[in-house]
Amino acid sequence: MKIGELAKATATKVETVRFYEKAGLLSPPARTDANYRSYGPAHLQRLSFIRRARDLGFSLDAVRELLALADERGKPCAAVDAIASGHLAEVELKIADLSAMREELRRLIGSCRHNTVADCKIIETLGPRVLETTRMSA
Amino acid sequence: MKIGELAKATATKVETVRFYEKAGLLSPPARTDANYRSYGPAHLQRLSFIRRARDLGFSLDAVRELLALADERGKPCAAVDAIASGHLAEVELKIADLSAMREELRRLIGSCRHNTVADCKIIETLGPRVLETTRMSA
DNA sequence: CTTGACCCTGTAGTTGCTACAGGGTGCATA
DNA sequence: TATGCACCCTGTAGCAACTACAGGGTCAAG
Repeated sequence: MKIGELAKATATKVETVRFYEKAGLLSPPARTDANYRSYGPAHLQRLSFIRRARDLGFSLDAVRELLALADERGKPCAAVDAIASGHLAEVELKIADLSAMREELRRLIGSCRHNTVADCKIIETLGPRVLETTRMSA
Repeated sequence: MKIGELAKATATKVETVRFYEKAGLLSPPARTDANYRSYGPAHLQRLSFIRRARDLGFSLDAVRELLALADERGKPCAAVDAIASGHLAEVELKIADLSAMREELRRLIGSCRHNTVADCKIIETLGPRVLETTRMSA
């Protein structure tokens, strides 16, 4: 199959497929006489693996490792588990950070009395103690 | 104050301060004879505003708008509210996305029976239907 | 035989910094 | 006085993970 077909089959942009190849995630396929990339089912499988992992938020580095591990069929999968668990921890951390932001933003927005900027609690909270000594000098 | 002092006072790196200047967030300060940047309290105020907004996850574009609005003291703060609410919506969306990822990852990791890669549910789930026709050629 | 959809390479843009390289300045100390 | 060190300057390149051209080539249909 040609790159456009592969891309469509995996909901990926053509440029992204080429990018994955250059990044070493997808092996360079055979070429036609016209120098077109020619993919087989293995590539489709590989690319859909990559996309799923990406959808789950794994970094390209992590995907590279997962792909390498996936090829070592006989080995124990502890390393796979470690990568996934590490990623889960990162995701949980990010959720915690974002949740804190969310609460702070809600507080901020809730305090807005819809008057002028001069007494807007949002602006006030962002730029707290206004030192009266100076205005922004140019 | 010199750039290093300003940076320390706002827990910012010196390079980041210069970056904000180039990005139009922080107005270029006066210079000393030696061409060193010389900041006043207004800059300190401005930079701490920027840092707080960034900590809350506002994009640089949003910060630019907030800064512009903060200077229009007499105007209604509806626009401020709109930016903050829009950002809150984005944060909530991101949390939802990450929560979905988290659940999927937990499911994945929970299904791992700690055997070999060959029957690892994590790998299996990532690369689902293995088409037996081909192995990754090259 | 030309139009349009596809393919190719290579490079530059995005966001928000961070990290040099290759220089100058200012102050304390030996 | 020299000299070392911390700080400052500019400008550019790098990170992730793509995305979007520019400037070409190929192929099948009408």
